[in-house]
Amino acid sequence: MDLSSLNEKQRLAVETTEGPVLVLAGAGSGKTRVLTYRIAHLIRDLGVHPYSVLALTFTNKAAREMRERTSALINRNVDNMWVMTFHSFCARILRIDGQVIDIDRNFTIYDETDKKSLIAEVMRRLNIDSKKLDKSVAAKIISDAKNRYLDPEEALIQASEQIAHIDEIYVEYEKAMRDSNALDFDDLILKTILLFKSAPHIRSKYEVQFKYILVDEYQDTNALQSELLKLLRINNKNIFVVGDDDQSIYSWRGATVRNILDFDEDFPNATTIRLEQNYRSTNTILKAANSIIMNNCDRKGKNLWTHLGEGDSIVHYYASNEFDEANFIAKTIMRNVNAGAKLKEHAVLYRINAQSRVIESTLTSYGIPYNVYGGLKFLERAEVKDIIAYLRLIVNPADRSALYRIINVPARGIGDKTVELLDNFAYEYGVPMIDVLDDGDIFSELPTAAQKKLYPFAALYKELVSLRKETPSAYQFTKKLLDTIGYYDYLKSFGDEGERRLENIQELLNAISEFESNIGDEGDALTLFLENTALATDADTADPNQDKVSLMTLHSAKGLEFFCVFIAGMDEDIFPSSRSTEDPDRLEEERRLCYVGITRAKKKLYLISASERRLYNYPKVYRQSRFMQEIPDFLKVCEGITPLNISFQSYSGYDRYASGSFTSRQSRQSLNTNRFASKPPVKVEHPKVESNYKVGMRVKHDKFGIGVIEAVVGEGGGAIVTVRFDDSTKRLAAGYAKLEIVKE
DNA sequence: TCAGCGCATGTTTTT
DNA sequence: CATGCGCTGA
Repeated sequence: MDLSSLNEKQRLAVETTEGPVLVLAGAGSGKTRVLTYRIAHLIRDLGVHPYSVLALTFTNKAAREMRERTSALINRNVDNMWVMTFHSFCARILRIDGQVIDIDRNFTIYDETDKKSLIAEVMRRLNIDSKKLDKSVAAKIISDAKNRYLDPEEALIQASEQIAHIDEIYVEYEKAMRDSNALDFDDLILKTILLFKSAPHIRSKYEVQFKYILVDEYQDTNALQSELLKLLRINNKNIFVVGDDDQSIYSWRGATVRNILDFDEDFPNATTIRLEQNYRSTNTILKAANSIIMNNCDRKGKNLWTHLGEGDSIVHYYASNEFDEANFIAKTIMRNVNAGAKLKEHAVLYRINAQSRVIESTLTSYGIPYNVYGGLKFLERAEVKDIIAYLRLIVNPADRSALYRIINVPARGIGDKTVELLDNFAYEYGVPMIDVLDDGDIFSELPTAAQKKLYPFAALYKELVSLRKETPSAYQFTKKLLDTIGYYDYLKSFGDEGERRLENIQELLNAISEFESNIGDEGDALTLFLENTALATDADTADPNQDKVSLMTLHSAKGLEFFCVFIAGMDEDIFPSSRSTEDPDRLEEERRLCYVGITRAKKKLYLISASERRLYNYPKVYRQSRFMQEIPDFLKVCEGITPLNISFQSYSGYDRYASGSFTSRQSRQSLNTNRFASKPPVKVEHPKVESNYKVGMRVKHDKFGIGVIEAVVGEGGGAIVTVRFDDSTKRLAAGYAKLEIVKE
C-alpha cells in the first residue's frame, strides 16, 4: 500500500497492526481514511484474508462507506469481509448460532413501536394504569437496564423500589418477547453476549475467525458493546478502536465515554494515537467549534489545527420565524448553485425531525430537490408497515406485534374486545395467538360469537401460509399476498390518498424485488429482507450520488461532511433542547452535538435562529441559543432582523417585531460581497477582478469537457479561472487554457 | 356490547 | 404517525 498520502500519526495508526490500539481522532482528522487504509494494509500488504477482518460501525451508512472505500483502495471485491453495525453483526451471529440458547432462526427484530405496543399490552394484562406509568418510560427503563447490566432483571428488581411494578413488567415483557419469537435492539447485543458466555466453543470460533477487529465511533459504545468486544478478544489482542470523546452524543442510549477512558484497562498495553490535524474545515469553523466545546468540563481536551486557511465568516441569520428561516436557506442555496455549487454539497441540519417540515415545503416551492435522512419516511408509512407486518407474520407466526397490527386491516369486524379475548385464550392455553386461529381443535373452543368474527381471518391466514409454500420468490409472494388480503380495494376506500399509498406499496414491491435479485444464497430472501428493514433507516435507501440537498438531524449527520452546512433552530429550548437545560451532563451532550454539527462544514457555515416559531402546532417566542454566544463575535457576521440584547429579563418578542425587519448590518456584509458565491478551493478574501470570463458562465475545455466558472481571479490573459467540471474542479490560466464560452 | 369513524393530541436525538 | 375519546350504528 502506498501510505505516502497519510500524515505521520495516521501512518502509525495504520501500521500498528498488532495489539490494542486506541485512536483519538478529532473531527475531520481523517478517521475513515485511517480505518480504510488500515484494512487495505492488512489485506494487501500482510496477506490477511478479508474474512478475518471484522469492522464494526453504528450506522449502515458508515459500514457501506467503509466497505466501498476499502474496496476501491485495494481494487478488489471485499464482499465477504464483515463490515457492519453492531446490531447487524449480532443479528447475524444469532441467526447462525442462536439456537444454542434457544433462539429461533426466524426471530423478528422489534423496533421501538413494536416494543412499546407490547409493553402497553403487558401493562394492560398486569392491570397497571397506563396513566400512572407511561409505556415509553417503562420501555426506557427496561432498555437502560438491558444496556447497562448483564443481568437486567436484578437491576430492575432494584429499580422497582422507585418505580412500582417495573420488575413485573420486565418479566412479562421478556416472556411476551420470547412467545413472539422476537428480539429488540438491546436483545441483539445482550443475547449475543449470553451466547458467547454460555457456549465458549462458539465464542472461540468467532475469535479465531476475526484476527483483526476494528471499531468506529468507539465513544458511542455502551457497556454491553464493550463487553462483547472483550469476549471476542480473550486471546487475540488485535483490536483497533477509533473515537472522539467530544463527539459522544449517544449517552442517552447508554453509550459511555468510559469505554475510551478505560480502554487501557480493558485491553492492557494499548497504544494510544492522537489525530489532531483537521483536513476538513476552515480555521474559522474550527475556532468556532473549539470555542463552543471549551465550555465543557468533562473532556480529555484536544488541539485541533488546520492549514486550510481562515476562510469565510460564519453567518448568523436571525430570522423572524421558521418560514423566514426556511426561505433564507432556500435563497442561499439557490445563490450558491447559481455560482456553480452543487446541491449535494449542502446540508440542512436540525435538532428534531419535526423541524424538517417547513424546510421541506419551502425547498419544494423553490424547486430545490432534497433528500430527508431519517424521520418519518418510507418504512414508517402506515401502508408499508401493514404489508411488512403481514410478511413478518408469515415468516414468524409467533410475531404478536405483527398480528395485532394486521388482524383487522383491512377492517374485518375484529375489534379490541375480540383481540383481547383471543389473547387471553391463547394465554390460558399456553400457545401463541396464531395457533388458536390455525389449529381447528383449539379454534372450536372459542365462544361462538368470537369464532364467527375470527373465522374469515383464520381462513385467510391459512391461505397465506399455503400461498407462501408454493411461492418461493419473496416478490411474487408479496404480490399475491396483496391480492389475497384485498389490500388494493382497501386502498381505494381512501380516495386520492389511496393513490399515494398505492405508489408506496409499489415502491415496496420494487424494493423487495431489487433486494431479492441482489442477494445470492445467503438465506431466505424474505427473512433477510425483513431483517434489513428492521435494522435499516431510510438513509440507506437514499442514493448519495444524487445531486440533492441533504436534510437530517444533527445526530444523523455525524461522520458526514459538506461544503456548506446550515444549522436551523439555534434557539434556546430547541438546541439545546428544553429537556437538557436543567442537567449539566445533558447540556454538555447538547454542546457536543453542536460541536458535531459545526465540524460537518468544510467552508460555509450558516447558523439560524428565529425569534418566533410554531412547533408542534404551538407558537412560541424563542431566545437565541446560548451556543450562539459561545462563538466569539469576530468569527461571525449577523444578518436578518436585529436581535435584541439577549438579556433574560428584557426579552420581549413583540419588541422585536416593532423594531422593524431586516435591518441587517449592511456595512459588514459589503466587506464580503462574494460570501455566497465562493466555493472551494477559492478563498473569498482574494480581491476579485473580472476578465472576459464571468462567474456562472458555462465553458468548454478540450480535455475536461463542459464546466461552470466558479471564480475569476486576476484580469485578462493572466486571470486564473476556477471551473467546476462534472467530477473535478480545475484552476486554469485564462491565457493558456482554451476555454470556449458555451451559450445557454 | 362492540366496531368503526372522525377529531384532537402529542412528538429529542436512533440502532 | 399513533393514541385516546366520544359518538353512531348494528
